Amino acid sequence: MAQPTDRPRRATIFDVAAEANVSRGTVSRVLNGEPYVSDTAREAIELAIARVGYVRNMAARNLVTQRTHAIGLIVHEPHSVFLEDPNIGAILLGTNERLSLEDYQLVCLIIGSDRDSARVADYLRGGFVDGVIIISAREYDPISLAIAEIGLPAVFVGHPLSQPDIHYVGIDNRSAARDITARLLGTGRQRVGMLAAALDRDSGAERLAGFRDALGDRFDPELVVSHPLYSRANGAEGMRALLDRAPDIDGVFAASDAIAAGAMDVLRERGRRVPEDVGIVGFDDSDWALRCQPELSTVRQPADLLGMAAASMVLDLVNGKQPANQGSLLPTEIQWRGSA
Amino acid sequence: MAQPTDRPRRATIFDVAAEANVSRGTVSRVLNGEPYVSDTAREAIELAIARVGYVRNMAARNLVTQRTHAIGLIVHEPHSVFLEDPNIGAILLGTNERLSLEDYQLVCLIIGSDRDSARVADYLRGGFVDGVIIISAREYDPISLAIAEIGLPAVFVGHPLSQPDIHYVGIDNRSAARDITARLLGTGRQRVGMLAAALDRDSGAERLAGFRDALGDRFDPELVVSHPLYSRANGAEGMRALLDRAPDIDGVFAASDAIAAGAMDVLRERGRRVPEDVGIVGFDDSDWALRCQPELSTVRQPADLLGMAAASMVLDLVNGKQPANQGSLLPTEIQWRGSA
DNA sequence: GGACGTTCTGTGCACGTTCACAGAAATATC
DNA sequence: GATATTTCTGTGAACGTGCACAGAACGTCC
Repeated sequence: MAQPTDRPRRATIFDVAAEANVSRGTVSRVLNGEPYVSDTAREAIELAIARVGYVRNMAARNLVTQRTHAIGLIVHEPHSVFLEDPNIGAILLGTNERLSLEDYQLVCLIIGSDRDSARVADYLRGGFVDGVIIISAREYDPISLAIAEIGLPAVFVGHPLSQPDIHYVGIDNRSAARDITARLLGTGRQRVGMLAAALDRDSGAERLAGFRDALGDRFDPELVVSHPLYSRANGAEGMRALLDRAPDIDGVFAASDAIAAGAMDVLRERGRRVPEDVGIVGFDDSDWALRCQPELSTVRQPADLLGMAAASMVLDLVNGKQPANQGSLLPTEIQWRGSA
Repeated sequence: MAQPTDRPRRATIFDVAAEANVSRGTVSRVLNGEPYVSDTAREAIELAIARVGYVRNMAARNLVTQRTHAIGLIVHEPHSVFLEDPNIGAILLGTNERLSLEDYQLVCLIIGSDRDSARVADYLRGGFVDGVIIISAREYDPISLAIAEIGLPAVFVGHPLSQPDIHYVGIDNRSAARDITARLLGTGRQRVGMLAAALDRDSGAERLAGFRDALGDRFDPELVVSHPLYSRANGAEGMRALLDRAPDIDGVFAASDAIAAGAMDVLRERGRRVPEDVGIVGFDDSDWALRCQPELSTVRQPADLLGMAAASMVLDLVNGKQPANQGSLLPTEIQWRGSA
């Protein structure tokens, strides 16, 4: 029955000072590892701290230092993101690991509704965190606007379109898409289409651009189908459309592994063999890729490194250091498997 | 270049009071929606707030109220959990949704290492949250011990064994196991076995008990194989053992979907058709279920509802209300698909 | 022995709120 | 019109810390 009310009063810095027969100031100094405190005093204080079971009251500390040693990580649109995107977990872990090195606490905030958005904005305004990292936000999102207005140090993972002055980390979707498409073409495919998605987002638009780069003159807009979401169902639907438009299609670049999985379902259903009749490549290297039959060739994002890079950048900003550059794009890696 | 240092001094409650020609106290009252403030004063204050762009300083508020209106959600062992368990995302969203209704902020904390564990414990001690929800912790975890020591209101999702005095939410593994076994029997199976797992955990033991309940007199201990872990490999091994002991087996209840997947591998290998020769059902409704061929009949956990229930419970605790009961078990739902 | 630097310690103030209390103003009651 | 009651407002005192400053203790050097 640990109700808030019957918890005993917590020991304060005063209690420690009294126990150790010194003043608050001296206690504060050993707490913060400052010089100029005698060995005898330090020992007495450390003993006293242990004896009275003292822990710092962070609210009080934050009030005066204006720092919390916490970084917020905002996960936007979690319904589509959390349950489908396998990279997000890895980004989270990477961020956590990097912040951990500097003893910063990662606090993850979820925005699923407008109400959440407003509340999170209040939370950020409230000074609970020193900086934020934002995953999968868009530029016109209320939360992005709020962050700008608050003036909180912020780093976007996968930067939104048309905001050149924000800090970000991401991958070079365009050249990754170009590279894997080129490799697919290298297997001798003649009619190659794309199952695009989320063209209103940076990632989606760039992947399409990269596909186009690789095809050059051979690019045929008829062979591009697009959906708003990176889902298996959309992949299936898109693949049906592609087959209807171009029965002779022999190569597909899917904008995500989930889409590729849906496409492969349809190909099997229609009796096309992979990779003999149709070669297919995906994007993300999620666990879909290994569970497909045959295993999917795809682009691996260094999601954990992305998280770490974002963390490093936000730490720089928080400490007043301007990061080396505005944004950083991390290299991707092609995982070539049996599907093409 | 929004560096911390050049941000202008934030407006305080004093500024608002001066602007509106009233006192701090009155401003505080309208801020907190308290009665006994005149309409004229209220209007003047609201205007002033907007004019000076005032937002409350939460650190200061927390210092005096000893409340933060935030609830921590601790995700433990994220490497295994985040990337594999699809239920966790749903629990998170459910929790967030419920807390949102009461204007509580959910902050998610990740523990991936001992260092994280200690830092999170400090964070909790620091009073940044009013209560915690813990996912997938065990009773001897350092963080569980720390929480107990701090005396913070806490709710476990999926409660650990042998701690009768903690609050928890979970599912009724026993009756869910009974129900799905009964349904499997309903398809006319004569010789039904179980691939059990993790009998040292609450969930594992209860699933076996439910299986036994459903079989009644027909229960044959020879037809139960058990392993310590819910893994695909264990499922395969167990299925081999079952087939050796009882070649005429025609039904299997697997304690998890991963186990069922392993079992189906072996059945295919041995030339038994599913569901014609052997019917099989699983537990969890993870994404294994939909990727099996045929799709797996399984027990769906109401993960979002679990999150909501945990949130409700922790809110009760935080507000000093003793929840109706120590724990609550939520009903599950059978997803009936092609495997039985 | 006095002046001086170094190391150490104690004290007042500020951070921005909420809360309890006292008192003023307005309204109701006799 | 005096008194009781309700509604409204202002003020002082916390909450627990960090920081700047003043000063004490101690040793060093002329």
